[in-house]
Amino acid sequence: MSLQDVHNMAKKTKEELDVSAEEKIKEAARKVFTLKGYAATRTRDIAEASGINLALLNYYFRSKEKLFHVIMIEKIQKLFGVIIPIANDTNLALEIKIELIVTNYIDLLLEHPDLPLFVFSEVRNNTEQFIHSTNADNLLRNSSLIKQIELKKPDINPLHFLMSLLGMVVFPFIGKPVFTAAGILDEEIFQKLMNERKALIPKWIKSMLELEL
Amino acid sequence: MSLQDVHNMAKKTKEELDVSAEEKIKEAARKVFTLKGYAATRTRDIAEASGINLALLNYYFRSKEKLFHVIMIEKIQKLFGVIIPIANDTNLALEIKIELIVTNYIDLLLEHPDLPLFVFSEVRNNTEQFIHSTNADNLLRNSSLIKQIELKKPDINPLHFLMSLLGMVVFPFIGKPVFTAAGILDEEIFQKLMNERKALIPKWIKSMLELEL
DNA sequence: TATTGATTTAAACATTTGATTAAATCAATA
DNA sequence: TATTGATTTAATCAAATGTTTAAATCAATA
Repeated sequence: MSLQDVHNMAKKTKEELDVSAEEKIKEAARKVFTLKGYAATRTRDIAEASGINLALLNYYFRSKEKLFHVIMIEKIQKLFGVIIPIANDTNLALEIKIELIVTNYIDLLLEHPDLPLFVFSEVRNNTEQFIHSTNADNLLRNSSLIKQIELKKPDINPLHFLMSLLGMVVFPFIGKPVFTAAGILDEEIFQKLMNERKALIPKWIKSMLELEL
Repeated sequence: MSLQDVHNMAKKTKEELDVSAEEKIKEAARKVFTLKGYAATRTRDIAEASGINLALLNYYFRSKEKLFHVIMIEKIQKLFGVIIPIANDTNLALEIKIELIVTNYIDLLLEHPDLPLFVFSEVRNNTEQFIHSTNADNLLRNSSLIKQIELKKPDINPLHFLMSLLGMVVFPFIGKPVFTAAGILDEEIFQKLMNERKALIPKWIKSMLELEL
């Protein structure tokens, strides 16, 4: 039985109506970790941002690393959660899947613009720790989506299309800080572009799948 | 006159044949910063990796932050240096430019696979510091490349095509650690795919530019 | 050889930071 | 009201880390 369980058992007190202390800490941790990355985040930052003191943070989560791990797993699942259920749905036509994935992904990322850059760079810095924590391996490799693409274009590795789709959807969010800093983009244009891309990318991907090379 | 200048003036001694101490430090800094990011890098790591002692590192570069800044400017210029000269060449046809950018970029990134993730995430963590240090603003916005795209497809914002091209080229390198950790990719497949993409992406982009929506 | 500047060695400094502790306080409840 | 568990307060610890210092050593040169 974990410390959290102990607390949850007794959590019938004042904060049952509003958010529990544990959740306040997690919410602050999501914010600060995502903003600054693991190494640059101080537990004191999180405590301050959550409005809860440092002692309790360590009491609930034992260590900065354990708290980070909890948040990371959430974030990884959020990042893959959009694509996997759709990719594995055997009742949807390829064209519909592409549209769904693109639209849902862009909507998710418009709400959480720094999700991809956070996950990609933190996983890179600690690869071993998160191996297979995505559950994306077989769920993607043997997905119905991959099979549908293979059927349509047997001569090209289907990963090409997956990477292109994800690249066109996700890359703008990753490059945004740089492009913004470089003066190429501003927030207003960015929003407009990403909404346009919900319609453009599926058309582009479909045409790539039709293309005879 | 900076400290570096003082040293360079007197640098007619033993290390004129092999690499100077300053360069050894920078080389180690490139490696360690790129691998672990700014916050997770300790100056002691860099000193150790360079085979040169900590005191001299601070003597040459004054501080971790100043050393980092030197490296970052290099990296940013490397990342944009491939695309800007080609984009601004007024003697090249659009089709040729697309092929050149894709091929050169993939070759660069095969040599420096973690360049994009490093630059994007560090710029994000310290946006203010690197604003306009790319010199990419007008060089990209008013580039001949952008004008050529506008001419070909006046109804769509040319940034769409730039983002798609960069996304298809760069994203695989950013996602690689995650896909590898998830078991979707391995190094061998990755290399093969990226070499195939040198031919595929230009064809795809051209077909996107032809497409009537 | 004597000098000069580059580099090393070893130590120390101040600060930051993750983590812990013990006592006090607060809120709910039996 | 007395009890119980959640939370705060305030202080402290130990380790890590950026930076500095002074003296010693080394390599080239005049």
